[in-house]
Amino acid sequence: MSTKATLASVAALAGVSISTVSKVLNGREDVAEGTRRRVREALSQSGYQQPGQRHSSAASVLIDVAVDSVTTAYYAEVMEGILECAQTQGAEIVLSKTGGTRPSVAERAEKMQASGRRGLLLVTSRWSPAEIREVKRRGIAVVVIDPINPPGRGVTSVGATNWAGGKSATEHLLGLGHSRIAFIGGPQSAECSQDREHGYVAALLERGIQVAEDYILAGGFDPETGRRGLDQLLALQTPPQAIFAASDSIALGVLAEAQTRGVAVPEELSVVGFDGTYISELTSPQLTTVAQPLRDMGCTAVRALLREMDGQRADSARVELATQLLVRSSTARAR
Amino acid sequence: MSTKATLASVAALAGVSISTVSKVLNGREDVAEGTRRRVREALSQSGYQQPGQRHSSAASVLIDVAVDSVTTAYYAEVMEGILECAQTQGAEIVLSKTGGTRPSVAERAEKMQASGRRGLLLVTSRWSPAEIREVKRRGIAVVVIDPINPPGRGVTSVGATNWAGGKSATEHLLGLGHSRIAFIGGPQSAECSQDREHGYVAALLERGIQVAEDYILAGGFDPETGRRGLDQLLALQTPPQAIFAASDSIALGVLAEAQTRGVAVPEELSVVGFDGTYISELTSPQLTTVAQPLRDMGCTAVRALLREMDGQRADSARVELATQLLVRSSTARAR
DNA sequence: CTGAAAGCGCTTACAG
DNA sequence: CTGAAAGCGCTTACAG
Repeated sequence: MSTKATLASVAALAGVSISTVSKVLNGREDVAEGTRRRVREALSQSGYQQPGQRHSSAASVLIDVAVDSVTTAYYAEVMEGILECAQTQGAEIVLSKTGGTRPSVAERAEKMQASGRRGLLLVTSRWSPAEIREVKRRGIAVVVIDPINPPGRGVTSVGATNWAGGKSATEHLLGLGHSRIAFIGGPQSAECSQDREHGYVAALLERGIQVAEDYILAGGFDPETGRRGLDQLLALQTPPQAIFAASDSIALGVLAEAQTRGVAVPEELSVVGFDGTYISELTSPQLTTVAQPLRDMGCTAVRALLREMDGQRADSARVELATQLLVRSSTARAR
Repeated sequence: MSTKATLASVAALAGVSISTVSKVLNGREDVAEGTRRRVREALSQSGYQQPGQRHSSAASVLIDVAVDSVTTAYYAEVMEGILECAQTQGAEIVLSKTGGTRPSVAERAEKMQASGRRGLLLVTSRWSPAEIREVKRRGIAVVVIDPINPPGRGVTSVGATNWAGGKSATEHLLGLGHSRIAFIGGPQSAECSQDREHGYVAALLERGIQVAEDYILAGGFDPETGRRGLDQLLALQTPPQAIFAASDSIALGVLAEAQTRGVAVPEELSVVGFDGTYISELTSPQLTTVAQPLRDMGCTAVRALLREMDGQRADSARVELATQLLVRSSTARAR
């Protein structure tokens, strides 16, 4: 843009009067739908900035981040990446928690618009594709980290190589001589959990090992799921020698329950987690786990979002960062 | 104010022309010092809002929150309280991490001013009283949660009854028949850790128990401090029967080290933590701990800050919320 | 549903 | 250093 967009220039571009553009900006009702659309287009094409919202040079870009929780290691580490990267890029973070009585999508979008915020980062949010589309329609850029549901067409998402991670965890256990390996997953609807499970199944099949239905459990990404999972597995006629848990939290529950029941880890039971959060280092024994590059994921998402806010098309709709198996003390050779 | 302040009303109040007021607002040089002062006064007296910064009704107040870390349970739970309460009050949170290469106080204050943000919540920050004063001088309201250093005159702070908490933890151990009780503290400079230690000493003295110098250790609020602390204590000629750790994180390290060394908790060693974060429920055995009302602290701080931003004087410079002893499985009767 | 016109709040080049 | 005046960008009551 050679010159700054004004109501007048936008009006000319849209072929309407200044008044009409003003009405659209102020959300007046008395504008025909088609006209409104043309004006909206002209506004974004010309890069029009609401007067109250032009940033004085010292102010920084604000990015909204919506997380499901702040009290879990997973979110905390992603958040750390987001904060670090945002600072480098001169952006600041407006944090909010989804879930519970979260405000409606419309309300949130309105607040963002009113403050001139134009970027939203969802961390494993349960927002539906329809809701995300609604936000995008208002000119807000959206990037999703580790989506629980596929976020819908045209929405950039950042995640990890869940399938490969699940496969490598299982191969590690196979390599230690275990053949009776169980899987305790997160929510059945969560795509990332499904991917880890598929990786697990793939590794077993490659070795020609039959997949046992009752070795595959699901629940949530929490310790309780791990506790109950181990109970259930130990009650089987032939309990597993090893467990691959779809998150560190689940693995934590498995370890706790094992200790309660006097099952020695790793001597009698090998356990692998997923995530590589700091929690996996605090357990005893320390947890063998598939580390996700959580900080990098946060950082990558921030960069992608800033690019989109800049009007550039995303490089790619889906970015997957590599996971890495960290072998520690919760896994051992089969006896 | 019956009616909204405009340049015209401010000019009338200051007895100058509209042009002059405009110049002052825009930082022009060509205004006499005395005039400038009169105008400034009229501006603040009339509560004039720069056009770019008046919040349209849909936009919410933004509160800056600076935390030392996001990856510890303590901060996460305080944060949860902050977010919840802010949402109720119609405020939103701009999150940033202090520590590392944090931007200078001046830079931060400038950014806040440029975006019209006028409230800052510090969570256990290491900001010096001088730095806090500098921010306040720019018209930004400040509230500190659990200050590491006393935050200086006139700065509201929110904390917990650390002394009483330390005392009750120690009394619990005394009540179980232990007399050889050690204390593993956080940073020696941290006031909250000192207070907990003083509560511990007070409980011992009340029972006429001599305080042993080598039973009192310090370090940081982290597991490593707990690990090393237990090592050190077990190396003593008469090791303690019980340990009061100044945080759950420290206690976690004690538990881990005890397991490594084959010391049974609580049979051979009782352990009490401090904080009551979710981590204290995930250990095995579950941790007896002094719970701080972390969510409430966050919430109280938000309310106090919003009051100050509203121009009301704070109710009190220091708010202390009650701690509560949670007896779980890491403590047992002396044998 | 649309836009011409009046008007508000602010900025600025310029005369004094 | 000050302010009258021109002018810009926006909003809005109202005529069509």
